[in-house]
Amino acid sequence: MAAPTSDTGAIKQRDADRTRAEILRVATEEFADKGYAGARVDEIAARTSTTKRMIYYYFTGKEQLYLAALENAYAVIRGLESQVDVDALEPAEAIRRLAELTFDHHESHPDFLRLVSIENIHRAEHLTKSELLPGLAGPAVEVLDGVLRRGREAGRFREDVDALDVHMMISSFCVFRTANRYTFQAIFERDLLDPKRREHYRRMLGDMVLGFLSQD
Amino acid sequence: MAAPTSDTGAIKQRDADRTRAEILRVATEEFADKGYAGARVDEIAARTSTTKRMIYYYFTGKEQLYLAALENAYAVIRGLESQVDVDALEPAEAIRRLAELTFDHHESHPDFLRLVSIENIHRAEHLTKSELLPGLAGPAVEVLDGVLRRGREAGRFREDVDALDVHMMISSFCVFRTANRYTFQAIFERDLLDPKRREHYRRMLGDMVLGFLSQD
DNA sequence: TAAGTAACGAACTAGCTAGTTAATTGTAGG
DNA sequence: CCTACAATTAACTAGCTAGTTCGTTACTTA
Repeated sequence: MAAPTSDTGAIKQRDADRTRAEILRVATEEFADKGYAGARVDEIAARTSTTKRMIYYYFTGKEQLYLAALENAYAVIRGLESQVDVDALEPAEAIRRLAELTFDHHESHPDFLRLVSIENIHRAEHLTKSELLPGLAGPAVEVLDGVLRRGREAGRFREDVDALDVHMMISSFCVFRTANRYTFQAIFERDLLDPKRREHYRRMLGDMVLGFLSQD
Repeated sequence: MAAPTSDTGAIKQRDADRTRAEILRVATEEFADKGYAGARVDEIAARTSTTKRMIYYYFTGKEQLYLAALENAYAVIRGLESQVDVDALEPAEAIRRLAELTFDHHESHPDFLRLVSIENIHRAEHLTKSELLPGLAGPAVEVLDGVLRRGREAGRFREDVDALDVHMMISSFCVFRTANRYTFQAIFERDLLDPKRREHYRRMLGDMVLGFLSQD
């Protein structure tokens, strides 16, 4: 059952999981870097300790490999998101916490964001085929929904928006900051990811969402 | 001087400007649709009433053609933006007007947004080479800057943000809504561009920016 | 220990793709 | 009219790229 992962030293061991994982890791980088059409299967193979044949052995084709990389990236993010507990916080603080969590995630996972951008260029045609898509909406929205309800019941949040609206608002800010950083910097000569400005934008995001929610 | 644009009917006339413009139009669609690497010079040529050789005749190469399309798209948007006059409005109303203008522009120019996304995937390497880049920051920021100053002087806007911050905030929302529409819809089953929700989001954007600015 | 199977590697191929060559035609100025 | 040049066309090519073929090597199990 258990794969013989432990290596005996210099001798090349066989390890399916390891090979598969390595291909996936390199593929994620390559696709995130060059886009689907720009990525080269040969290049992915070259940056791997294995060969191109293995890519087809484990993933059957470029498109399936791309989808696997995309799904894997979503799985990683989702894994992080599911470890949230904001029930102890009062609504406003909970919202700020959730926003900052998104802020941090996006900043520390640029490859994920790049893959999402790329997938949007393709009008989500691959993601739509994914089998893990249904579970993707995930906890983020449910948690947010609970907090919003509490806030509304306490008479502190406006009534005319739902969890998806707020999620969209938070994502917008975080996604733009990292995904559109390059053209923004080229045009306005400001690096949105400059560490010196990080706290400024993090607070700005929270203020923005709460300023909006507590209106009316 | 004047090109013989008027056509005599069925006979094929020569017209450099027209040919160039047609290539650029089709190229913009193709690049926006498939990305830089995914776009095919042969395909662009095929969808034109001219031939591939003409693409090289007028644009010298795929990369220069892409840059021309990108620059042209920016020029169009900038042309629209420069026709703004919000000096007559009070600060809050002016901000809302500017936000709605961006909202409308982005919604009605999806190709532009797609090109921007694509250019960000490429880390703005082409845009950086562009000669019209310096003039691109343009009026949008200056106008915004004036409004913010007026608002601050009237004691109605917070002091700790500048025009670029607010511009970023507005762009975030508008860009996300159109550029990330596909993955958002795939995951959450909500079409951010559904006409039924248009007014909701348009008002939401204004409320968000003003709610933020009038805090503190 | 023999046989079967999973994991691996190198070389190959058919089709595509950006870019080119070279010849042709319309048009303006003399 | 006719000459020079701008605009246009069709066919070609060198190099690339996803996907394959076929054979080899380690590991498992009966």
